[in-house]
Amino acid sequence: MANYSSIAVENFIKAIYKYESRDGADTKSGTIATELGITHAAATDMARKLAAKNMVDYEKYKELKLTPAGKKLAVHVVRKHRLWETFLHQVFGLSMHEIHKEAELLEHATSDFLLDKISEYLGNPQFDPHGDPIPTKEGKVETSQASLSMVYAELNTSYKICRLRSSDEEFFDFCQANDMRLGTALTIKKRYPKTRMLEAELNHKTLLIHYDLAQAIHVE
Amino acid sequence: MANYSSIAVENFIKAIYKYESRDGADTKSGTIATELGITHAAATDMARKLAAKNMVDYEKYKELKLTPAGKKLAVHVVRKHRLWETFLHQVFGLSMHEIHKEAELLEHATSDFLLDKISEYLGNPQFDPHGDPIPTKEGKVETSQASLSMVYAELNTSYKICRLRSSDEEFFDFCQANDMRLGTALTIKKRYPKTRMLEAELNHKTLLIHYDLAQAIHVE
DNA sequence: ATTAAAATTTAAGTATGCTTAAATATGTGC
DNA sequence: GCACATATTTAAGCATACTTAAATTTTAAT
Ligand SMILES: [Mn+2]
Ligand SMILES: [Mn+2]
Ligand SMILES: [Mn+2]
Ligand SMILES: [Mn+2]
Repeated sequence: MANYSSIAVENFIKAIYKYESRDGADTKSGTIATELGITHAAATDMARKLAAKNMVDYEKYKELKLTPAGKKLAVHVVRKHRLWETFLHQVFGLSMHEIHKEAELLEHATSDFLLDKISEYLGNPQFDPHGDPIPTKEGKVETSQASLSMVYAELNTSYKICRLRSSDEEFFDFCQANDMRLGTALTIKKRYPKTRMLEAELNHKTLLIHYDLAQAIHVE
Repeated sequence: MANYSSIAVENFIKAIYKYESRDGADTKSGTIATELGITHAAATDMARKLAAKNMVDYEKYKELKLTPAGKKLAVHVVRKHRLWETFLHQVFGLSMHEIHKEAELLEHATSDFLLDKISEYLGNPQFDPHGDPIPTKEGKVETSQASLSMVYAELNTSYKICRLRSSDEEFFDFCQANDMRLGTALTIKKRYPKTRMLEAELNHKTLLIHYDLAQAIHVE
């Protein structure tokens, strides 16, 4: 009972981790509830249970914070998730929008033993197909990457795409149609804040991209 | 709610299927309980729930029987199980005793979409590494195989090993040490019923094999 | 500083999948 | 056919992970 975590717990901890390691960093129970598609009441409930298990620091009405034990679990599940995404993409040729959903299930059904085999088979990759770092077996996560969403990038500066953070089919349709991949060079030419659009130049073309979509495109 | 089955339900249905398709064919609730490592009370409980869902025919004190819907689910989960075993063995080189435990988890975390990819990748194999038939996508299972446990094989008749039905490490150690694989020829020379041993000749050697171990070795 | 809106927690209840203990039915030996 | 051992079911209860509805706190607007 001490060592095993349920699927619900793994997903909950992972959701906190996701929002903790973000610019906005909003880890209120409501955010987590929305992320997981459960009610606020259920999220509060789980937060208290995980606080009792020393996985989460919880004070009423405050943001949820992972304890070292919680963070360790989160990173471990993220490692499983990203290794599966890499595997599904490389070995079965699943497309970028398909891998996330499958990895979301497989991450909870993978022993540490099997995880090692997957990692070895892939040559211990450091990044998943989205460009996100794969935590090491020891739990280290590449944080040096000074990536930022292209929404916040400087004008008239040459960048390269380093992450495509989405699991939406339409998003990747758009990327493919415009030859936007990891490594593709681009420059932001102009911003239209009212309509929330950016004018970007890439592959000798000019594109108008809405902030909502640009959000998922990280550059460095 | 109609279409999704929990892990507990999938394992329960699969356990009934396993014992239904056996010589002894004992599918009393106690047998299933022991197979799954739960109490008899829990098994009875589940049997009644599944009867309400039309997956199992259940009459008090009688054997559990799968309905067509139950059998369909069982075969589908078995397909997932055996494809994963095949995949783990062929792609990651997991040994015979390791594949079962991993497949037992992965079978519940695999979409039909992913299952197709796995099957395709392997060239739609018909048998898993144990020699058990892999049900087709349409739910057909190769039943023609006139295999029987070597315990019941005739004396002085040449057979070939067609199944090695175990997930025990020692069992496969023994098999490997004596070059017993799928396809290996053997002849039963003598039976010692009191000590429950068989004398078998294979690979120009004579072996004394206990019934308990021989049970898992099927020949044809 | 009030007050209304929004977010969060509490309370009560449900479904699932288990447990232990007691009651009941089945089956075997004689 | 009876009695006892064995198997199965019933009953009561528990943990997990949710729900809806009501109460409470925070926050943001005026
Ligand atoms: Mn993902
Ligand atoms: Mn998940
Ligand atoms: Mn198996
Ligand atoms: Mn299983």
